[in-house]
Amino acid sequence: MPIEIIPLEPTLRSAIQQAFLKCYNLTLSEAACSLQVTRKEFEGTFSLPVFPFCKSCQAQPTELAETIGQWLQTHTDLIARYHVINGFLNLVIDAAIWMAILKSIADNPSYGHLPKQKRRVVVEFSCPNTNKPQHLGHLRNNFLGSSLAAILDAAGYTVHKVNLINDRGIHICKSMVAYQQFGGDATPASTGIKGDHFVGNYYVKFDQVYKEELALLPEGETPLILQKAQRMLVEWEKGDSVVMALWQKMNGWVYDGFNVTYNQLGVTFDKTYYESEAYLLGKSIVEEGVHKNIFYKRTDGAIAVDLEGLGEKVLLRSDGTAIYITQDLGIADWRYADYHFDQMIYVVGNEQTYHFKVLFAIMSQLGRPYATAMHHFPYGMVDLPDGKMKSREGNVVDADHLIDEMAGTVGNYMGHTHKTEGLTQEELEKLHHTLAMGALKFFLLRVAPQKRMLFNPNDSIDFQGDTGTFIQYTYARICSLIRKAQANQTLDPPSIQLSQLEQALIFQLYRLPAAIEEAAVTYMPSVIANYALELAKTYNRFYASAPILREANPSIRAVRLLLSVCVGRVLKKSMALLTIELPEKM
RNA sequence: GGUUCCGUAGCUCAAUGGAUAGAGCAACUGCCUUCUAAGCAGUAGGUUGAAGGUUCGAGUCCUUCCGGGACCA
Repeated sequence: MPIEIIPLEPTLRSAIQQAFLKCYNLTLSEAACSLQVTRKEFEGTFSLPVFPFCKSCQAQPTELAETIGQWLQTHTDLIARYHVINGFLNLVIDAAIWMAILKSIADNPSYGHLPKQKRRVVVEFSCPNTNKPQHLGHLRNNFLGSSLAAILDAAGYTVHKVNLINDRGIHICKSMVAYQQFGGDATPASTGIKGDHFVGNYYVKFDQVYKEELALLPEGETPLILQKAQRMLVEWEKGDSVVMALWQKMNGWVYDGFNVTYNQLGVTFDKTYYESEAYLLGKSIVEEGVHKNIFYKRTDGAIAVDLEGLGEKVLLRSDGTAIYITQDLGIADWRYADYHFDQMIYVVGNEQTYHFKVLFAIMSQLGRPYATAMHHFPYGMVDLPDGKMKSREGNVVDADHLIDEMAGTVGNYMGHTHKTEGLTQEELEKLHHTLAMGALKFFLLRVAPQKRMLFNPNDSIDFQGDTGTFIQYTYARICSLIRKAQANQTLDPPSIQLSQLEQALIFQLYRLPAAIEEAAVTYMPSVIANYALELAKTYNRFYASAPILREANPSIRAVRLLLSVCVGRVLKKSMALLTIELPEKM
């Protein structure tokens, strides 16, 4: 049974409430005594700004802080000292407490996993189209989704990761038409091109031809190649055998390509849905809406819904074919039947905010009980210096290419060091990949999700400074220490006088559950990224300034080693929440 | 036109309404005979887009405007 970790904030808060009651006869709500982390230029761990209480206590800030500080020091054993500066009461936690916290963290193998809650969450992400390979923007989505799922899991929820493949629709028909027209009998195997790239090339080809034809046509006329695609969509929905065969063949190529990429990314799903399997269900929900008089048929034959404030929204084209939202209606019902979720999170770019408002409004009008459980988690685009990435125009940062390029950069760097001697070629390649993915994932995850990101292909992603590599490096150094430590080195050291830096490190270890909690409620993996970065920075400062294995005093040596072990474990845990692997050597 | 997100150092980003707004990159100085220098220590870099307002206290909340993106028309 692991030792209970002392809950510092709640204990302090109730002590402060008591202090105000005893000293000023003032009853404070728990929320009112909000503790903050002391700025690092002052001594202390937690600070209480006393300004808000001055009026009710009829006291000057300094006098008030002094009184409360005095009371806390004499009536609790958490506080060693206190300082009153500029109306802030800075509380210094007793060093013995830190020692106890370190031991309880070391003793708790599942540290960083919050208590299990009865809450079932479905996270939908990735959701690629089967007409093009994935680019940097898709990577942000994949990583945000995977990371969010890991964070919610650590926060105690039951999490299901699902993918939804956009495998049908007019855009898919476009690459099919282009292949029919220009592909001959070329295949990914015959050309040596990865399947998703192979199909993506025909999507680009379609757009070229479309634009050429459009330029030659009078205003308002539809290019022949687009007419073909539109006809093909109708034939597809009828189940035409030639069209279906082509569709299955081309999608198969794309899935082969996707699997390679997902493997590289380390992205997995509990279930994959296909829009082709849901659009009929979607259409039946449209019928249901018409029956209930929530939807109506327009004069042009399209089915639409009038959503107050959101305008009119078409749900089924006049030719009867399904559109994006038709499928989403079906998928929503299907998924609820599968999981009976308490919360459904759609990880989709912020360009679709309106789409999801519409979807949720419709589900609510249809009286679905889970409508209020659905949430859109919008994130910003990854833009290039000259604007948005557009697959059909070919100006994208291709995911596969970027990963290869980064692994190559790592490989070149490695050529100049000798730290990885003894690794086999296979292990070395795995290490290059781990480092490349670490840098890439961290680069995309450390930024607040709602922010749009700019990526300049000319500036490569860094491996130095505030990067995933920095954290991986810190971890590798800790592993090296542990390898070199004497086998008889105890990990149950006696209590010693801890330095400022050691106390600060323990405090940061102690903050892990709070960071997970915050990341989980705000849906922000960046909270974890920044937490891990700060921890690694503090540790590196400690590592540079204090001898660990070289320390002569065995008690101090043991404490420092234990501290290193704990930092390593917490770094590993935090990075796992970002789906980043840490190598033991680099 | 409407809705919405964003605007912080040259660049990329931090900062639960709290103290002198912090990091990294790039630039410049130091530190490898010692636990991994992908590191550490330091110098320099700011009217937080602008103006009002709320507050003991605003980068953060409210209003208006400016700039950028996205979406709906």
